Amino acid sequence: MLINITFESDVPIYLQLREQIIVGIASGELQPGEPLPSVRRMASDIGINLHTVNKTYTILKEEGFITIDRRKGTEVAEHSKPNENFSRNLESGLTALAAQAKCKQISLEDFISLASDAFKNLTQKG
Amino acid sequence: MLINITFESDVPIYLQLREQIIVGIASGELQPGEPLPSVRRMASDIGINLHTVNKTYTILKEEGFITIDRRKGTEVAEHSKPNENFSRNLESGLTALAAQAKCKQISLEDFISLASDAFKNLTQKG
Amino acid sequence: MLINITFESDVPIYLQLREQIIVGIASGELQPGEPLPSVRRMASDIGINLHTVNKTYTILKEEGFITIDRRKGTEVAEHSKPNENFSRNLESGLTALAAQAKCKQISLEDFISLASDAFKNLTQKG
Amino acid sequence: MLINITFESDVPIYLQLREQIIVGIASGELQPGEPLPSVRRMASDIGINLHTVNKTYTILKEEGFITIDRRKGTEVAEHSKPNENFSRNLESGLTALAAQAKCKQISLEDFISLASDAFKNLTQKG
DNA sequence: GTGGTCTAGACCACG
DNA sequence: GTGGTCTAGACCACG
Repeated sequence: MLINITFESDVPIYLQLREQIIVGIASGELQPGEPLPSVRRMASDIGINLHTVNKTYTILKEEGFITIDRRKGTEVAEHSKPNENFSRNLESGLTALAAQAKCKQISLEDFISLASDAFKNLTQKG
Repeated sequence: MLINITFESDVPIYLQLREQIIVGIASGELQPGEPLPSVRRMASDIGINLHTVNKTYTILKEEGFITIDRRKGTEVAEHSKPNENFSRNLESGLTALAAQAKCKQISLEDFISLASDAFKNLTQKG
Repeated sequence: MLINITFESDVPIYLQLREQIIVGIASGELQPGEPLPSVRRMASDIGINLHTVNKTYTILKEEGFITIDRRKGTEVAEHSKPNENFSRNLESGLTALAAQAKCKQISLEDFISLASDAFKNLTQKG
Repeated sequence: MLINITFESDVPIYLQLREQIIVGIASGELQPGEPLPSVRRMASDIGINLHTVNKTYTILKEEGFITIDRRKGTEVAEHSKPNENFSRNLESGLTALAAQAKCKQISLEDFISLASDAFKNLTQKG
C-alpha cells in the first residue's frame, strides 16, 4: 500500500492518511483480515511521527474500518453496514459537493457522472 | 437567508458559514447580483466574530462565488465555470466519499441515488 | 472542582480524571453549561501534561458528557439519554461487580444496598 | 466452562478471562473445590498465550477466588468474606457506574433495577 | 487565549 | 515486538 502525504496541505496528516487507507480498502487493495503495518513501521515508512499514525488508526478503528486485534495487531475489518451517524455525514458531504458543483454550472447529469466515475475508479484498482 | 451554526461542531465556523452560503446560492435562494449582508451585520445576526465572517467572505470571493466591491459591497457573483483546481477538489472529494460508502457496503446504485438526491434537494429549495 | 490523581495507580491518569469529572457532573457540582478549565489550566492545576487532559476531554466529548464550544471553550453538556452502547457497558460493568460480590458472599440485598448508596451519595454532594 | 474472548476488545485478555471465571464461580457453574483446567490446557483451548492464562490465575489466587496447589493443581476456592480492599474497590466501582448512569438520566430506581438484574442473572445461570 | 496538530523520546503493559 | 500512556515542547488555526 503506497501512502502519499502532502506536507504542505492544510488537511492534517492524520486525515490524509485516514482517507488513503479507506481508499485502499474500498479499492480492494487492502482486504478484510489483512494486517496493516504497525504504527512504528507505517510512521517510519512515511517519515512521520508514530503518534500521528496512532491517531489515524484510532479513528479508523472507531469508524469500524479496522480492528486492533490484541494478538495479531492491526488489520482491515470485515465490511460493515453504515450506522446513522455515517449516513448523515455522507449525505451532508454530498450536499456540500453538489452545492459547489451547481454554483459552477455543473448539471445534475454531469454531477452524477462524476460521482459514478469516482465510485467505479475504486473498483478498477481492486 | 437563514444561517445555522453549530458551535460544538468540529467544523470551523467560517467553513460552516461558507458552506451554507454556497448552498443558498446553489438552491437559488441567493440570486446572482443579490447583495449579501455586511460583515458587521452578518456577524451580529449570527452572534459570531467579525473576523470570522470576513474570513468566509474572502474565501468565497477567491473561489468566485461572490464579488466584493468597495462601492457596491458584497454580492453573489454570476455563476462561472469550474476551473482546473475546482474540478480536482470536486473529484477528490467525491472519491473520498465514494470510498467510505463502498467500505460500508453501499452499492454504486445507492451512492448515485444519494448523490442525485443531494443535488435535486438543492433545486427544490430554490 | 477538586481533582485527585493517584500517580501510583495502575488506572491511567486520563481515566482517573474522566471518572472524577463524571462524578462531579453527577453530583451536581458541575452544572450543564458550566465551563470546564482549559486543558492547559487543568493540566497545570493537577500537575500533569496538557495532552493527558486533552485525551480525557476528547473521550468525555465523544461520550456526550461535555461539549467543546468553539467560542466558549469546554463546558458540561446537557444531560442526555443513554445510547445502546452505553447501556451495554453499564450492564456488563454491573455484572462484573455483581459476580465479584456474589463470590464474596455478599447477598442480593446487600449488593442492592451498596449500589443504592453509591447512587444516593452522588445526590448528597449536589 | 465456556470462555469467550473478544480479541478486538480494549480490555486485556487476562482481565476478560478473569471476569468470565469469576462469573462462572458466581453463577455456580464452577463449584468450590472444582478443579480448573491447567494453564496449558486453558491456553490451547482458548487459543491464547500460556503467560496470559498464568497471569489470570495468579490474580485470581491473590484475590482469593482460586487456590493453586502444586499437587492438587488449580481449583475454585471456598467462598470467602470480602476484605477491606475488596470492599473499597467494589464501592468505587459502583460509584463510577452510578455517576455515569445519573449523568445519562437513569433514575435511582432504574439503576437499582439494573444492579438487581445483573445479580439475579448470575443465579439463573447456576 | 483556546484547542488542534505534530514531533521526539521514554517507559510500560500485553502476549 | 506491539500498542498504550505520558511527558516536554513547538507551531498553528480559530475566534
